[in-house]
Amino acid sequence: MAAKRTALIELDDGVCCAPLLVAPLADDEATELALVFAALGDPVRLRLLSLVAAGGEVCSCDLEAPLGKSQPTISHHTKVLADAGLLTGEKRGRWMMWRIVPDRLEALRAALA
Amino acid sequence: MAAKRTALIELDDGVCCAPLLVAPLADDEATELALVFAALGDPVRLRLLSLVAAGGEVCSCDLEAPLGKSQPTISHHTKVLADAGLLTGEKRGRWMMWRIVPDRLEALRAALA
DNA sequence: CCGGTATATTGACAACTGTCGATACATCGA
DNA sequence: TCGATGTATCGACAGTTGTCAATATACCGG
Repeated sequence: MAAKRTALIELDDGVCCAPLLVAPLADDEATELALVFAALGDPVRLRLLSLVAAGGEVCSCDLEAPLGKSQPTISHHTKVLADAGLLTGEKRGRWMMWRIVPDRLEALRAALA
Repeated sequence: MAAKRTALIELDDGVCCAPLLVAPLADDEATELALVFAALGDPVRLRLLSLVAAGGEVCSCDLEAPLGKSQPTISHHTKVLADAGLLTGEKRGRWMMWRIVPDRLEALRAALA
């Protein structure tokens, strides 16, 4: 039998969903998606994300000054974004290097279609 | 002189921003964008949005049952979504009819590019 | 004008969140 | 090994948020 016609958006834990405007979301789909949008629902995290995007690869210590937040706060926000799958981090020596996850953003764009 | 090359995303209050990944966001841009994403950062609101999208035009009273929430709660969520510009409401007699604002969703998609 | 109905607002409360200081952990250079 | 540095975690606290019962407001039919 043929696969579903509408492209499904891949979320964490193997949960998928059709684009927002195509079919009503199920409970777990909505919960999963909301987690990602909630991660974007904070000005500091949005600016953090755009800083990492602009730099390509940015270490945590280089985010404190431009964002004007303490080190624990930066660490908190990077964790939230990483948990949402929007950021990926690699520890290099003492430094934690962060990069954008383009596929994740693209999945979000698809979910808004 | 030529206009800016990158398309700007239109937000409330005449605030605009370049796509997230193109240039670091300014403070007010981030605050404005975060408000919209925060509106999407709740499972009930995401399901509400998808219900309205599926129905084309849906009245508040038809949302209580499928969402399993009280009438004041539905009213609260529609207000949050409307404030974020994602939903537009028109009072018809006793009923409040809600519709999606496609341009707003498209602007969000553009901001994620 | 009155009773019924759809919606908005208010007040209250528990749960969550953003923030920072203090502290612990990890890694490097000397 | 030791001190310095970058990061994560913990504890605390103020502010925000999702929820509902109660109430107020708006609108319709008779």
